[in-house]
This record gives sequence, C-alpha cells and structure tokens, in this order.
Amino acid sequence: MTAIQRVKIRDVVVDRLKKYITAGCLKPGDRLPNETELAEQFGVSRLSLREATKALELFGIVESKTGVGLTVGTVCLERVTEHLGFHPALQNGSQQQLLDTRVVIEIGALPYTAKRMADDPKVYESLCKRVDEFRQTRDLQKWIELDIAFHRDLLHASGLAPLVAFNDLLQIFFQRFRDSLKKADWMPGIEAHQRIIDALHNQDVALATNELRQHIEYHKERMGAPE
Amino acid sequence: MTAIQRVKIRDVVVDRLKKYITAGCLKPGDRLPNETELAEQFGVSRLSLREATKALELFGIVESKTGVGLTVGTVCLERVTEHLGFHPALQNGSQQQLLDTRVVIEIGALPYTAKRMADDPKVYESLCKRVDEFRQTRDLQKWIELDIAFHRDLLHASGLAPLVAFNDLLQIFFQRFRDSLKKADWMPGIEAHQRIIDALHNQDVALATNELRQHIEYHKERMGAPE
DNA sequence: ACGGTATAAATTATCAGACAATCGCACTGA
DNA sequence: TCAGTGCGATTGTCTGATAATTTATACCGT
Repeated sequence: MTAIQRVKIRDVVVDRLKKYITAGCLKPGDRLPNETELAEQFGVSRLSLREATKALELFGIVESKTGVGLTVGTVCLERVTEHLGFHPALQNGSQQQLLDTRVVIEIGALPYTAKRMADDPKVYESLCKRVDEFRQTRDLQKWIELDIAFHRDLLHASGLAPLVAFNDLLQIFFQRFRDSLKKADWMPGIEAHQRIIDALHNQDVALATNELRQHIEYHKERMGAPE
Repeated sequence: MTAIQRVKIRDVVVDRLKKYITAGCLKPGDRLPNETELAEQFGVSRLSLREATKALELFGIVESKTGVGLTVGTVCLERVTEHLGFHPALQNGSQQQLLDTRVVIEIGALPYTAKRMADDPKVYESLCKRVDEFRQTRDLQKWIELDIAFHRDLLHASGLAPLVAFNDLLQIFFQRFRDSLKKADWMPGIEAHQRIIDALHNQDVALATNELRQHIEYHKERMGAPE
C-alpha cells in the first residue's frame, strides 16, 4: 500500500516552467512565449498553465503584464517575507535546527569576512557604524531591525552572496519569537557585536568565532523549549 | 502622473484569504470553506479564487485535496528554499562564491555529524554503504549521482535539515560543471569520501575538516576560471 | 445485528470557449 | 515631422461543464 499522491498538473507545469527558464538561460526581463503557446507546448490547458504562472508570480519568478506578456523575474525575498511574515503557520518544530543552521552559516563566513577586512578598511568602518546606530537606539522594534541588519551586513562582508540569501530566509522563520523577547535580553548583544568585529579587525578569527557562538547561544537559551 | 497599477483581483483575494486566516486565528489543518462559498463570500468568480489559493499553495500557506477541501497548511523552510533558485545571489554568483558557500555549509555541518555518529552507529554504517556503492560503479553518470547523494547524506547526517535544502539548491548550479569533468578526475574522490567519514567516526573533526576541504578544493581547481 | 460493499454526495481538478481590458506599434493625416 | 487613431496581440476574468477523488451513507448478505 503505497501512499501515492496524485501528481497535480500545475506542479508539473511549475517545474517545467522553471526548467524552461534555466535550460534557456533566460535572464530577468526576458520574454516568455504567451500563455496559449506555452500551454500548447506543455500539453495542458491555458488555465492550468495560468495557475502555475500565477503561483510563480507570487514568488516573483515570473511577471505578467496585460497586453505585454510573460517575462522572467527574480525572487524577491522581501516579497516572500511579506507573504510569510504574517506567520499563520510557520513550522516551529525545529527552532533548535534553525539556530544551529544560523551558527554554521555565520561562523563559517567569518574567515572570509576577516580576509576581506584585511583588504578593505571600509568593511570594518561600516560595521562599526552599525554598532553605533545600535547604541543610540532605545526603541525595541528598532533594535530588532538593527540586529537583523547587523548580522546581515556581517554576512554580506564575507562576500558570499548565497549565504546572505540563506540567512534572509532563516530570519523569516525567526521573526516570530523575536517579538517575544524583552528589552533587557538585547542589552548584552551590543557589546558582543562590537567585540566580534574588533576580533575580525585584528584578524583573530578564533576569537570572533567564540564571541559569535556565545552571542547566538545566548539567544538559544531564551528561545529553546518554551513549554 | 502617478504610475497607477491595475489592481488584480487575485492579489486582492490573496490578501483577503490571509486576513481570513489571521482574523479567524486558524491553525494548520483547520478547514476552510469550499471554493464556491469563498468565491461568493469575496464576491469573485471561483476561478479568481482558485488562482489565489493555488498561488498560496506553492508557499504552503493553504493546502487543497481533491474531495476534501481547503485547509490551512504549514510553511516549511524546505518548500520555500526549493523555489529560491531564481534568487539573484545564486543566479549572478560566481562559481568561486558558490564553491566557497558549499565549503562553509559542508564543513560547518561536520561537528554536528560527528556528534550524531557518536550517538548512533547506523549513521556511519549507512555512509560506508554509500562509499561501497561508489566503488562498484564504473558508469560516469552514475558516479555523479552517487557523489551528489553522498554529500547529501553527509549533510543529512548532521541532522540540520535546512543545510540539506541549501545544498540541494547549490547542486543545481554545479550540475553543468560536473558534466564536463573526466572520469579520471573522480577517482581520488572515492577514498577521500572514505577518509572523511572515518575521521568523523573517530571523532576527529579537525581531520575530517581538512579532508573535506581538500576534497572540494580539488574540484575547485578543475572548474575555476575556464575562460 | 453486524460487517463489508456499493452507491451517492461533496469537493477539488481540469478543460473549453468567450469577452473585456490593456499595451505596443504601425499607419495615417495634417 | 509628429501627434492621433485604430488594430492586433496578450493577459484578465467570467460562465459553464465534466472528470477525478474522497467521505459518508445506505444497502445487502450472512
């Protein structure tokens, strides 16, 4: 007794559309065939094709304009956040995994960040500016935004763009219990941020790693196993 | 002259659906009214409502089953990651960046894998089985598949599901380079795989890290800067 | 009376065809 | 030359119908 799930046409069409784009090396802005033609090519009705394109449009992968046609787009994580941010049902079963994943990504990026810091002094300066912003803020909501921005910048400084994207995605799933934290919980984070970038500035990756790990583990205690 | 954008019905429906869910405090698994009823309630045709629900279904926000109806779904990271292949960071990222990202992820997972190996002997055994499969294969295409599978299993053994999803995403972009490799290039990889899991088996994370780094860097030389 | 099976109802999945709205562009007229 | 107009192409939306699937119910045999 195999639990077979009926394969829905639009899921197939979604895959085929994505393959069509990648196989043709199409870039954002490139035109796609019109709906009728694509439907014929895939051997489905226009409606089924539409359901697929409309779904992909929510991600931003394709765009459609009346009177113009379909064009290739790019995933815009802000848009994804917008749709997911209202968190009806984010899977929270593995907060531990999410945090560990963050640790892996952020710590793994540190050596690359240190290398870039050695080459470009502006990297350190801009990060310092972020921390200063932090010190001047009293509003909790603003702090949260700045914290996300700091960790994002820290990753961005590594020069590894994919890691930034992955981190953005993870942040979506963290958003919820961020709100449940108290102001006092965030206090120690400021100086931790400073110590991390200072260690990197001194090319002491090991120290930065320790600081960052402690910094994230600190949050782990506050979030883990609530009930 | 404001750039007015025609408000598309399905976008409105998407918003109203999300509000419907949040306003009712609906949880994953909760039933939604059927399509006809919802369409009537929103004052749109059933088709427009469908386009909205199908789009949300790609996110996992709602689920629909034939003969059952609409239910609130759970959004999981893996599902979103699956469609992230069109993110600019991955589209425009250089091979170098993608490889470095792989290094960060795979090496970062090793400590977790070692820990799980210590707890469960089956982890090591199943990985060994993979390597054995490798030795018995002569077909190049099969080797490529097995290599991907091995690295996937290695990550999976860490217990960090998000990393597996990220890795799957990265593999899409490596696919093209793999095909250009020669059979001889893959030979040393087999024993490297064995050494990695043996080191982990002995709880020697540092050694495993070195082996894995060399293993991936080895490929870097063959792929890097072709033109 | 009970268990299993066949039928019916409810619901989504998919399709076909039509018309409206919108955009781009060529064509025309001054 | 240039502004205006109309036409074709394309997506947006609707109506209606049929197929596929699951759940619940009624029926039948023992």
